[in-house]
Amino acid sequence: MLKLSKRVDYALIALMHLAQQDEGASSAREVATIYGMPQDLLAKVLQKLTRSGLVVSRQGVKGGYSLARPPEAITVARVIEVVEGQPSLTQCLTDLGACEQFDTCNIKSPLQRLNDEVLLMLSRTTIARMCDEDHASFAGERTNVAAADDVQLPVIQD
Amino acid sequence: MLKLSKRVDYALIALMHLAQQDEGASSAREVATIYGMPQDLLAKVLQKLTRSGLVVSRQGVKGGYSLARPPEAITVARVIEVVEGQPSLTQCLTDLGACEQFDTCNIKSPLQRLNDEVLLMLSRTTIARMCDEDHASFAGERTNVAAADDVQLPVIQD
DNA sequence: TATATGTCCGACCAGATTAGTCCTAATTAA
DNA sequence: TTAATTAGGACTAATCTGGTCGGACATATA
Repeated sequence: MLKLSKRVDYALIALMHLAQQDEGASSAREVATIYGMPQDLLAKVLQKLTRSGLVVSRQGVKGGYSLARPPEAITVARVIEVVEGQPSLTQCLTDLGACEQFDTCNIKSPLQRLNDEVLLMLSRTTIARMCDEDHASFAGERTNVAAADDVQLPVIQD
Repeated sequence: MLKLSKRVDYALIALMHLAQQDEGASSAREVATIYGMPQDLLAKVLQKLTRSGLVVSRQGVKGGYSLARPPEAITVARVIEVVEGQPSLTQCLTDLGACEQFDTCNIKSPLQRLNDEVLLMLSRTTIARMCDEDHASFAGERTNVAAADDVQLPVIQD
C-alpha cells in the first residue's frame, strides 16, 4: 500500500534525532530506548547509513553515530534509497528486463511520470525540513495526528 | 520500496484497456492474454473493482467487464484503495493505536504532509489522463522509461 | 593492560504479505 | 443443453519484513 518499511521509519527518526544533537555522538542503544525501537534493528539501519556516508560512526566506549553532513543535505529520497533500495512505484521501472511480456504495456509512461513526481517530492524533503515541521506541530494547536490528548510533549534536551 | 503491488498494476492496465474499448465488454481472459498476465489473478482484481463500483460485469457467454463510469472519474488513488487498501506512507497514519511506543515520535507530522502530497498527486491522475500520456509517449521520441538519468523535473500543472 | 562499552556484520528465524493456482457454483447466450 | 463467463473460497509457494543471536573488532578509561 505504498508503505515505507519500518527500517525507513527508524532511519528517519534516528536521523532527526542526530540532527538535533548539538555535539557528540549518540549510540544506537540510546536512540533505540528513547523511541522504543528494537536496538539491533536500528543498529543495522545505522550501519547502512554509515556505509553510504550519511552518518559517521565512532567505535569504542564513547562511540556512537553522528551526521556526516548538514541535515539540509540529507533527503528522504536518499534515505529510502540507502535503506531499502531505489524507490519506484512499479517493478518494471527498475528491472527493465522483466517486462518482456508487456510489449503491449500501457502503463509504463504514466507510471513513470507519477514515479518522477513522487521522487521529486521525496528529494525536496530534507531532514532539516522535517525537523522544522516537527517543531511547528508543537507551536500550533495540538490537533494533528491521533488522539494526542495529553501526550507528554518531550522537548528534546541538549 | 514504495512499490505498488502487481494487483494494482493489473488493475490499471485493465482499466486503461476498458477505457479504450468503445463498446461491448472485455472478458478477463481476453485482457489477461493480451497483456500476458495470470488470468485468475486478474479476474480477482476485476471482481474487486466490480464490487466497489468502478466497473460493471456481465456474466454468461458474451459477458465481461466494462467501465461503470467515464475514465475521467476513476483516479489512481481510488484504484489503489480498492485493490490494496487505503494507501499511506507509514503504518501509524492508519492504525493510530499501534503507536503507543512513540510518544516521542518525531516523524509523524512531516510524514503526514508527505503522505497528503502523494495522495493528492494520485487522486489527480485519472485513467483518462493515463490514456493520454500513454498515447503521447508514442508521438514523442521513444526515449522515456529506462535511461532517464537526469529526471526531467515535471512541473505540476493543473 | 584489562575491562566495559560500543560498533560491525553475517546468519538465522518467524510471521506477514503477495503472487499465483485450483476447484466449484452460478449465470447466460446460442 | 453446452460452452463461456463471472464469483468466490481454499490453498500453496515464494518473497519480504521485522526481529534476534552470536561473535569479531575498536577504544576510552581505570
